[in-house]
Amino acid sequence: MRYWLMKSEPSDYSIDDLVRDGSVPWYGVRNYQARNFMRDQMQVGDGVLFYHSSCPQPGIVGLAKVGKLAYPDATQFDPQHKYFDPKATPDNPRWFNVDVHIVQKTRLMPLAEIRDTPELANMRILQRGNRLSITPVDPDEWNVIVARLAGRP
DNA sequence: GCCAACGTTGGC
DNA sequence: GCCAACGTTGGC
Repeated sequence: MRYWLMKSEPSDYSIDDLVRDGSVPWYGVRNYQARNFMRDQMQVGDGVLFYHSSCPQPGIVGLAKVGKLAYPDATQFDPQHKYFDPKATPDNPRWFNVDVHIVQKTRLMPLAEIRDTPELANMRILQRGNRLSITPVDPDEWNVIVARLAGRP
């Protein structure tokens, strides 16, 4: 059982979209490190912090979980799609995604609050130049965040 | 819109 | 394999 933080721009896909859909294929990841986390390490049931990025109020906005092991990202094969990859074939797919299932929408935990919480000082999300859209989260960090989101500061 | 940081590409 | 150029990310 592992824990992850997954970023999404709310203008593309928000926590409210996930509440509406219940589950979503996490397609469109085109970074090898992030792909490898999904393909090689994610297990069904892993905990996910849903994070809004590139928006007026960046931060954690919900809890989710991995609902399905990684499988080939369908958008890489679709020439009409913005995530089309001409070098990928169904026999030799390059990009993979898991399915993400909603657990619950939470209050916003802003980036500033994460930064101001000493136990969270080592999170990847706070490090300079961090651009990875999927990062591992330590169990201790997960517990601190879940406790704060549950109103137990 | 700015800009720092980082990943990818492609010529050599 | 090197590395400059370019594109993208993402907070501010």
